[in-house]
Amino acid sequence: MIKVASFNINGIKARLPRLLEWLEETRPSIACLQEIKTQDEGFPAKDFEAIGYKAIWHGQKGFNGVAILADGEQPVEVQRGLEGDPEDLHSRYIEAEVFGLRVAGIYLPNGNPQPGPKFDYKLRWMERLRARMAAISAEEVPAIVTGDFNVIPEDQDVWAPSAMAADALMQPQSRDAYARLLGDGWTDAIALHNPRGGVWTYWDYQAGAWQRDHGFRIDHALLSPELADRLVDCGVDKAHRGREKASDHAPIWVTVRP
DNA sequence: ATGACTAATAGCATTAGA
Repeated sequence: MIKVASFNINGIKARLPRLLEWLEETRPSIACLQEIKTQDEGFPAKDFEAIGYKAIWHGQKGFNGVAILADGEQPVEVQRGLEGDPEDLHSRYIEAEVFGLRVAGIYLPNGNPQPGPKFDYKLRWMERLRARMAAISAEEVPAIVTGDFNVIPEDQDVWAPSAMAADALMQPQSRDAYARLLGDGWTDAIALHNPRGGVWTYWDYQAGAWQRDHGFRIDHALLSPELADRLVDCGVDKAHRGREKASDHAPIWVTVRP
C-alpha cells in the first residue's frame, strides 16, 4: 500500500519535533508539507534523512514554502511554481514523480480580506492550478494533488457556516473554482468517504476553537481517475492537532493500492 | 462589536495566517 499524506505544519523550525514524531508514528510513503516558512538553506533535510526520508523543497523567507518527502526514495522534481504569472514569486507549488505516482503539493492562497487584491490573487491562482491539473490529466497518469487548498467546499465542511460567511475560504467564487477542479474529473477523497461532511482539518488557535471542535475542512487530496480507482482509505490525523506546540492544521492522508 | 493565538522578522511592533 502507498500512503500519501499532507500536512500544513505552520513553520518547519517551530514544528520540527512534532513533524518528526508524526512521520515516525504514521510513516507515510509520501508527505507533502506546506508553510515551511523558511528559505531553502534553512530546510532541515538532514533531520529527515536521519529517519529515512528524502526530500525536495521550495522555500521562501518568512512565509509560504512547500516540500515533498518520500520514505526511502528520492522524489524526482517535475515542476515548481505555476505558469501564467511571471510576477508571482510565492513558493506555493511543487510537483514530483515518486513511487510511480505524480504528486503535486500545493499551498493555495488564503485570499483574505475579500474583496481585494489578495482575493483576486487567490482566484487567479486557482485558474492557473486548474490549467496545470488539466495538463496532468492529459498525461493520463496516476496523480494526486494535495495540500492546503484554503477552500471550504460546502457548508457541511465547517462547524458554523454563519461564522465564516464573509471569509475568502467559503465565498461562492472560491467554491466554484474548487468545484471546477472536481468537474474536470478529479476526486476529493475525503469527501467521497465522508458524504455527510463533519470532517475538519483546521482549528484556529484563537477562542478555544480546538477545545470546542470549531473547525473546518480546507486540506484536500484530489485524485486523478487513474488513481481514484486505486483508493483504499483516507483520514485525518486529528489527535496530532491536540498535542503540545501543534500546528493549527491536522495532517490528512490517503492510501492507494500499489 | 471586538478580540482572541502563533510564527517569523532583525522586531523591541508588524505582517501573515484563516
